[in-house]
This record gives sequence, structure tokens and C-alpha cells, in this order.
Amino acid sequence: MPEGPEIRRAADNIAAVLVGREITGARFGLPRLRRHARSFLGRRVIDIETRGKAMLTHFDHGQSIYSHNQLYGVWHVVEGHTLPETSRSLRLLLQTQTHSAILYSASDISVWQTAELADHPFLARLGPDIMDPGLTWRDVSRRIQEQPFRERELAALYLDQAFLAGNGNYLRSEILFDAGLHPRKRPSALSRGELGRLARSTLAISRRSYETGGITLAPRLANQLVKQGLKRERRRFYVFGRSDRPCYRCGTPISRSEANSRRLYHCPHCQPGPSGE
DNA sequence: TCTTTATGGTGAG
DNA sequence: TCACCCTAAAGAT
Repeated sequence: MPEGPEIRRAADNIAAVLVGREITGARFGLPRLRRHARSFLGRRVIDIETRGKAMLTHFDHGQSIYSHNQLYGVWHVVEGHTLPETSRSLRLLLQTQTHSAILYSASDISVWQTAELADHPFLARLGPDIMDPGLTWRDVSRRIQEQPFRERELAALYLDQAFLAGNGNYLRSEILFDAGLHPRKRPSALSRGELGRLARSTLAISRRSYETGGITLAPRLANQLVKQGLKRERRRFYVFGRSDRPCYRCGTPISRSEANSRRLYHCPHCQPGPSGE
């Protein structure tokens, strides 16, 4: 569940059962962290914060747990204390009287004094969070036009956590498709209208992904595809993972390429290239 | 049983 | 830009 919207969703689920409640059980799966478990017993969770794809679980004794799911991490929340049957490795367990929140497989976990989180090297580099409810499309538009971002290719920008935190590889393809912009274009070459569209798409697609649990398609199209019996993985995205399949808007085969060592998808017709590519 | 791939990120050159 | 780290599932043999 790696990109910003899904991380925020996971955070909501965890917050619903942990925030304000006393921790009655705690376990760290990584050997180097095991000694920390007892310091969380009897404490309360104040807040589950997310910054891009990073999650911060804040406790009432001034400590916080940093976790980043990378590609593999996955949170489970269950009622009671019976853990799910799984072959995944348990990396963090937090329990209350009534619930368990379990993080599996993630390896990037650390314990911090809340006050010292400003020193966290990854967090310090993050740009504005796409899931920040206060972030407006005008903010995004302004950000895009800042130096040095305005001179870089959109494909690179939309993976760069220093530009906007929380974007990831599928959002990159999906946002640029929604905005109708070729990934090789640069903000400095965009018209006022294109900039506005890009900024609005950035927020609209990530917020939709949050609401739907990872589906970027407009609800009407998504429902249509459900009726056609497509499996969930086949009916999430406009272009991501759909190489050579027809574009939902124009029928042109979706093209797959590579940018920043990650696969990138776009519709050659709906997202015309800088040189008519 | 192997190799490959992945919605992520780091650090060296 | 590249090699590398991380872990799990899917694909190839």
C-alpha cells in the first residue's frame, strides 16, 4: 500500500482504534528495535501523522515511531488480539484492550523523540504533502512554477518527494494522463491553462485514490468496468499498467516507457508530446 | 526451484 | 546513471 493516499488511509484506520487509548501490548519484530517495546506499554497514542509516504505514530510520553512501508509494508487492523494467519514477517504490533494494529514486512522503522523528528533526514527533504487537506490547487500551481522545479521534466517531478510528498509511480502516470500532459514536458513550457489543469489533477487524482482505496478512474467508468467483470487490478487505472490496451478516452494503445528507472505510461493521443511524439 | 518484478529509497561516482 | 537494499508474489524453468 505504498503511495501517499493509501498510507493516509491506513493511518486513518489505525487512528480509529489507537488514538487516545492505552497501549496494552507492543512488539517490534526487528531485533535492533526490540528493546523499545516496553517503553510504549501503558502509553497513549496522541496522533497518527503522515508526511507523504511516511507515517509517524506519536505517543504521550514524547516518543514517536517512524515507519515507511516502501514497496512491501502493509498494515492490518483487527479486533481483539488474534493475529491474522500470514507468512509475512511481523515488524510492529500495537495493541489496546480491544484492537491490534500490525505492520508487516516494512523494514524502515525507527523510534524517535518526537522533539527530534526535525532531524530526520528523509522528513527534512519532503515538499508539501499531497494529502494535506489544506493544500489547494493554487498552492500546487505555485509550487510547480518554483525553481528549480519549473525547469525539470514532469516525469521526474512527479516522483520527487521534495517537490510534492506522497506521489508515487502510479500517481505519476495517472495524474499526467488526467491533466492531458506528456511526461517529457516541463512546467516552464506550459500555458497558464495547462498549469491549472495539472495542479487540479494532482489533487483530484490523489484524493480520489484516497477515497476509493487506490482507484484513480472516475467512479462512472470504474462502475462500468465492474459490470464488465474485470478483476480489481485491471480496473484501477487509466494508463498505469495498461500498455498496448486501448485508452478509455480515445482508443489509442497506451504506450509504456521508462523514466527515472521506473515504468511510465501515457496515451500518445491524449498526452501529445513536446515534438508531436 | 529458479528468476523477475514491484505502488520506494539510498549513496557512490 | 547505476548498483544496491529491502521483502513478497508472480512468472519462468
